[in-house]
Amino acid sequence: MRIGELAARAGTTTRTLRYYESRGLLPARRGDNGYRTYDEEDLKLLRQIRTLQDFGFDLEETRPFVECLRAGHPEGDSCPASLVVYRRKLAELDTLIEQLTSVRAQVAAQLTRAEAAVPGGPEPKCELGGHG
Amino acid sequence: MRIGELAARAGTTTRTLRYYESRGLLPARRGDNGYRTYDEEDLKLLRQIRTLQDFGFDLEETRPFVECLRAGHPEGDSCPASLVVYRRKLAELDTLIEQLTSVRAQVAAQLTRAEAAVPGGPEPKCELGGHG
DNA sequence: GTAAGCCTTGACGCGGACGTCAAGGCAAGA
DNA sequence: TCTTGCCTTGACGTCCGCGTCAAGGCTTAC
Repeated sequence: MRIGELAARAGTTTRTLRYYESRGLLPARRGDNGYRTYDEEDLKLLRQIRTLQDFGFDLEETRPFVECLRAGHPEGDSCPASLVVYRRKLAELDTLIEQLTSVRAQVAAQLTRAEAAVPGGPEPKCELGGHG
Repeated sequence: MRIGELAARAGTTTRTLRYYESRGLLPARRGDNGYRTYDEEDLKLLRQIRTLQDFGFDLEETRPFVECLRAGHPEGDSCPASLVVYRRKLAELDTLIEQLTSVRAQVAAQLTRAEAAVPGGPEPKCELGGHG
């Protein structure tokens, strides 16, 4: 399998694959013509990376998962190092969600306060017969 | 008041103030020597910007608030345009918090699943006598 | 042979809010 | 006068995950 096919099968681009290779995350063998060559195993690694990226993991944070798979384990998170990343990410998410929730509350309070003072601002939101 | 003093009083840097000016957000008068000159009103504008920035507002999103103050209103959110930004930001925050919460749940599920399979992974979290 | 469609490397662009020099002007105290 | 410390503009660097050319080589079909 060449780079274009792998990219298509993983729903990404060739540019992305070359970038991963430049980071040492997904190295490729080369054919006689210099073309990159991949196999089904690489597709599995790539899908692991993409899944974590979609979760908002930094590229570096996916490395333990990739190495875990490459070491022969059935899943990318079958290794302690991957679990460490999971736990750290959970903590980060908790902190972030907490902060955002706090900000949301403050902004909501400001909006409520300001709406009461601006003419035409407070859009009438009836408590009766509403759909929200 | 010159740029250094204003920056210090607002807890920011001169670089930041020059950046705001380059964006047309906080223009400055100039003295005979070419130095930027600010007054108490500018400090108020700057504090409004900083507060919103701390909330995660983009710089452009602070513009209506600044213009509102500059128009003579008592608060930056005393104008309809500011309220529009508030509401949009609230919607963004809700979406973001929702997404992050979803991701958090998925990561937590993965962690739980993986911990059950990795030797040394599942740190014993007793249900009895805990403090969590 | 030639056009199309893959592939290669190299390198600059992007977005956002600044940080960090660099080279020089101005002001005030000793 | 000299030093110190403020100020000026200009311009490149940072972070991250790529996007987007550019210039050229390989392969395949016709």
